[in-house]
Amino acid sequence: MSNAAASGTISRTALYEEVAERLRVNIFAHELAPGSWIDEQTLADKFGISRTPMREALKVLASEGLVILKPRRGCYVTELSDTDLDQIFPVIALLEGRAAFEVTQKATTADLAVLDRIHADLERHAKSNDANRFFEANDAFHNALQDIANNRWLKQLIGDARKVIKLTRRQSLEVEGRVEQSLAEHRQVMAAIKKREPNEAARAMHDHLLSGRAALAELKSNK
Amino acid sequence: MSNAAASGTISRTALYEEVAERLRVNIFAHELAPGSWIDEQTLADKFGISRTPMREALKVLASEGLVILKPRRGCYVTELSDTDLDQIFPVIALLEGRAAFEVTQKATTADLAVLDRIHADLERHAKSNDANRFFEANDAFHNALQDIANNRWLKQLIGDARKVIKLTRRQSLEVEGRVEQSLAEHRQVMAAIKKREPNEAARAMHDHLLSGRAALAELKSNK
DNA sequence: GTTAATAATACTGTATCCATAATTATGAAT
DNA sequence: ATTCATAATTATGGATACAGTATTATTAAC
Repeated sequence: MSNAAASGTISRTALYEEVAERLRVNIFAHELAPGSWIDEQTLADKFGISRTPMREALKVLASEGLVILKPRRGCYVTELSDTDLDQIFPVIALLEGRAAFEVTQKATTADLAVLDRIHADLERHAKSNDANRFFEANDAFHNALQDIANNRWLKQLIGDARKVIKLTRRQSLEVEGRVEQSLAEHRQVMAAIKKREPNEAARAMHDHLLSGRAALAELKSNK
Repeated sequence: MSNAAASGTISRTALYEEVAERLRVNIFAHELAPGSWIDEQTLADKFGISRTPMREALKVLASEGLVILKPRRGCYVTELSDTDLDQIFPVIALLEGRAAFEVTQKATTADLAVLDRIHADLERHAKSNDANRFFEANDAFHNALQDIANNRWLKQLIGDARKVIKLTRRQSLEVEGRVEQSLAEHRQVMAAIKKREPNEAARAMHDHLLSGRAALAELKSNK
């Protein structure tokens, strides 16, 4: 278990944090399917740890909304209903709009260069129709924005909300033409930031996220 | 420890949840002062429990931002800097503004009656200059709004943010004339909701919270 | 054959124990 | 006297053991 020393890097993060991250990955990949029960003991055995850090990790995920803890019943992966999505997207649109607003005010030229580079990735992966990489670059873009906004609490709230919608979000890129539309929206956001128009940037980001919700809804109605 | 059976009410909530709530109360009351170290063992003994549920509770509080867990160093109550306050108030103003927006769209006459009753409490406690009860009624008003908004995720995010500012918030009512000003702002919010003007309600609520931040800033500059 | 009750099994929740890491104090050397 | 090193103490992190409750299966009775 002391592979931290072996790998040369001192384990600064607690085990329960690593476990939480591993669980997040599993959940986002639907290896732990929405609604499914999480067997603490079995999973702990599979991870080669005891139940203690596993349980602590589950507590964290529960307060992030990724799982729900039913007393004496166990832990279940959160299932998002259409209602949930209708509720959470406007909220995250608001928050990320705010982040875009703050970024437009604060961004240095170096910051803009970072955004430009990630945006270039987006353009590239869109052109080669690589939805997975586009998704990753998209994630990177939003993360970069939050770093530049440099608002610890805004970042935390957006992070919590984004974790939740990540439960379903990737699917939206499967909608015909969604990648191109998403890209176009990103262009508008970038343009507004560069023009130093905070309100316009906020509105563009806001609409971008609502557009993502609409794509998801369309996908479901056609399935 | 099986006082659940003794008190007649079956313990539906897990022990760690009760512990978390108790800790929150202690933290908000500054019995656990900002920046202070939380001695797991001593506190667990005082609560009459073992360290396990205490540790799980602390994990929850950490993901709420009320405490920070330094690996191998222990748990410390979060200290909010002025920068933190400057960052978080605009965000919560945004979120609660959104809640007011949704309420204005959704509220039934019964809902309005509930708000009216709580608002009447506010008026009463303001008149009798009872800052503590005013604070409680204020809390009740905001909680009622979130219930009426009936947006699970918005409520959760606002709840997380409010928990954090609760670390300092009560103080703002100590500012000369703040209670009256806060009351006046509440009147505007109520008026906008009753007029069924969502945008106006959102703006009023938004400004109300920023005004609370300003009061807190004034308090600090005069201390 | 179906339903209800009881018993057994299994998982959650809590406590205790052990190991590791960090901090502090003491002692020695410069 | 001050600083550095080493040792000891203490608290955190993790594992294991135990208890209680819920669920399921089996058996018995109607």
